[in-house]
Amino acid sequence: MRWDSLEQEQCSVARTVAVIGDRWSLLILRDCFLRVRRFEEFQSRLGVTRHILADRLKKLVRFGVLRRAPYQVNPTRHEYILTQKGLDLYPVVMAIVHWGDTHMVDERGRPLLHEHKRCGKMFDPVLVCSECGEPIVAKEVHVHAGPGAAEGAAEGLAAREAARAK
Amino acid sequence: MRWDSLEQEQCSVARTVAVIGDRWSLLILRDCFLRVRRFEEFQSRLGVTRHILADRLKKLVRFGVLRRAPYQVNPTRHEYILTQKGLDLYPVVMAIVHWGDTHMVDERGRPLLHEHKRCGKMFDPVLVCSECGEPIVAKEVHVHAGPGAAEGAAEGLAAREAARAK
DNA sequence: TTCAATGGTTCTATTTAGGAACCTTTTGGT
DNA sequence: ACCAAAAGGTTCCTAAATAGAACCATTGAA
Repeated sequence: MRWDSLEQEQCSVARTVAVIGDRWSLLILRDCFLRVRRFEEFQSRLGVTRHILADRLKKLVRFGVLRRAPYQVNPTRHEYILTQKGLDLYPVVMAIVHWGDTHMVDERGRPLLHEHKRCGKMFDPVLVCSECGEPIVAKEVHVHAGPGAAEGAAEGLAAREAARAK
Repeated sequence: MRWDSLEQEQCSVARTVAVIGDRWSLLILRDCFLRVRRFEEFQSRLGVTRHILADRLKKLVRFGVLRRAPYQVNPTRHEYILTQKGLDLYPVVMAIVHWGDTHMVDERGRPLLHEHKRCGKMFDPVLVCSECGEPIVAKEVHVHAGPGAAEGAAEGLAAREAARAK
């Protein structure tokens, strides 16, 4: 499967993976949320080759996750800044951080702590239901075909649910 | 950077990316949460080559995200089932789905809807603070070095914060 | 005049992925 | 007894992506 066919899939995961589903894009985004903005700083922090960094930054700009803004002229220099679409990836990044903190840390413990300025406390991110506010676990979620579902998708889901139930 | 050096980084994002940071692993996980369990079914749904699928399933088992359980003998056949560590990736997958639903859908709308069995309503996932329960946005979070921080990491953060403030 | 800083691009060698064929075990049909 | 099919891979060869290093352009400072 080509990368460019990924973004044409009907699945929201596949389309998001087309944007952030490679090794470097997610690490670049992590750094963006840590206020990194310039080519050289990404490059030295990440250890990625300049070639690939240039390519990924272009891709993130093309998808509207970052915008390239000049911060000086003579010579013109740009920095890469999160758009609102990019800022909206924060839950994804935080969910990844939290899973890593929970399941992948070594004996020294987590590398970063997060303070919620609003309440002043160190926190963990929790995913809750927009309707009832309770934390969401996989087993309490039921999937339905939506308006953009592919033909046959609903049937496939139903068949698998039935098979599992019997 | 090799994949195997990624999982040795001190950053939780980098370590998580070592597990799920490629095109296929995330799509395999999506299917796991849709109750897909068998090699052939992953293969036909994803369109991934059998070679790569075998490799990714092995990797996910090695990291403890999936376990390989026999479901018949003569001949022995296995299926791949999410462990608790794997189930804990649900917030990551849901955050990705939600971002895709918000920013990457075409005119037909989102492909799947999610019902929270507990409250019976269709919902969106929301990331909230574990301490005060308010939704988390990037600008209201302040980062501190944790016990597992690399030498110099705190200084780097402080320098960037200072540069941004002036 | 030459150097350094920033932000890239270009080159080749390696690694990874894609595509197709093949293998193994066992059941089921003829 | 023989052949095909199903499930779950493995092996092979080719194509694409990545790493690593060198190079280029613009400008200001020494």
